[in-house]
Amino acid sequence: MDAVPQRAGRLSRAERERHILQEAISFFAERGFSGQTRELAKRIGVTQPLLYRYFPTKADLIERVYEEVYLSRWDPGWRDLITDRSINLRDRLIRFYTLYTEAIFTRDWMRIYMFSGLHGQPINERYIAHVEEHLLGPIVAEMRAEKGLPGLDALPMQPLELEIAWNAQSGIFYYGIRRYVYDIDVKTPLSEIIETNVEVMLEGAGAVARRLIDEIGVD
Amino acid sequence: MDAVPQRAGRLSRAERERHILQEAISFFAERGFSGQTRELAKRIGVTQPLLYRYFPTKADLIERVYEEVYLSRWDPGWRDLITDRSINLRDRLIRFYTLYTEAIFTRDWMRIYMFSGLHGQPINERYIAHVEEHLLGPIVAEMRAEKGLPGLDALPMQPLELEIAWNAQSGIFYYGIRRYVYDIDVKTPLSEIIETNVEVMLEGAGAVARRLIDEIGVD
DNA sequence: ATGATAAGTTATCAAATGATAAATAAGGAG
DNA sequence: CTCCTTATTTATCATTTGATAACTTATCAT
Repeated sequence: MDAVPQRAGRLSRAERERHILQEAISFFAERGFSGQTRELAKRIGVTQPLLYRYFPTKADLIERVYEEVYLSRWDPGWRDLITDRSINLRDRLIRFYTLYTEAIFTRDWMRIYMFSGLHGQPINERYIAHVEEHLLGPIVAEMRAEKGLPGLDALPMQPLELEIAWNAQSGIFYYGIRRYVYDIDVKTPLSEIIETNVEVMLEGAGAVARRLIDEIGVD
Repeated sequence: MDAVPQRAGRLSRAERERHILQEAISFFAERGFSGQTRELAKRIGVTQPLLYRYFPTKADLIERVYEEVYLSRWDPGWRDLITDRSINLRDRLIRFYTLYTEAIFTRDWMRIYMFSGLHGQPINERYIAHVEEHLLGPIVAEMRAEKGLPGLDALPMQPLELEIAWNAQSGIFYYGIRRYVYDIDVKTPLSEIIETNVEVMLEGAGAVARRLIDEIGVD
């Protein structure tokens, strides 16, 4: 009647490593990084010391979890999409945010992001800097181009411009937190949130454009 | 030369309890709830077993931290302000969010909120329900009144209406996360964020009003 | 088959950690 | 000053937990 302790099937080194990493992501996403290696091992269906045959320390495993979550889901194509002027800006941004949220709006990703942020992990800061550089920067540049304003090389990004981009990013992101981290039954579909935020951003861009033209003069 | 172990001054029971609780809030806000009692005690300048003379278990201490953070900072006056029709709605909402953020935009509050949310603490869910009931609900009711629509008792709150209120709440809240949890040097002052979000909310209210009138007919 | 290679397990350690009991000492009442 | 109360400390326990070493077993090449 008792559960007979099963021996884990034998996998190749690469397969087992991938398996452990995959489970570790959802495990730490759930329990936080203070989750215990024994519980993780049990969940994988493997003994706890086996983890140490693949990752020297728990900290190393966590490091790999970060890499997997942050790096492997980043698509360099996002930037190309943002700057693709054959599509009008509104549609471009909506498409971008649709793809972006498809990549990061999972319980695992969102929770790991929050945990790592709270723990002051440098990787989190780096991620935010990356977002500013490769996503928000280009978005600001495109909003400038839309209004016939000088490029970022000619006139550095103004705080308010970045803020407008951050505002849309935030609106969309917090929707993800409510839905995927807090499990709130949000009624509005994501598409509507994205559309609203993009539209507000573009309106904001208009206001900023007027202000910039007043301040610096553009012909 | 070595640091001589100091004996903690002797305080009254009430004073010491308050002191411990206060330090526990900022300690757990920083380290998360897996922070260790020994480190907390050291920070307070007291021995670790003393904590157990005031709080039976670590879990009890954490429970008290929640209460202190969530309950003691809630001001019932917020609701009165929201429903005070002697002030126009825009100003009322701006004033409310100014007061609200003055209460919760601290590193301690924001981080405890995030940690407790990630740990699936029921108190977090209760807090969100409380916000919906006592803040967002009234806000929706006021937006209705503004447009001459029936009250919430006559026509139940529509998902989209709640969503519009949530959207402003989110925009403001995520600003707090960036600033107080992630320590990002956000350039825009809070007042501007509040104004923007309130204005977008009121615009959204207009759109919802038109839709409601079409659907149900109001005279 | 057989032996080598490597995946996986069992047994165990040492430090960390929540919690308890007994001892100490500070302050106040008489 | 003395005694009593109680805030605080010292010493210690039992688990938990990350990590290691030695042992076992599955797979594959010859």
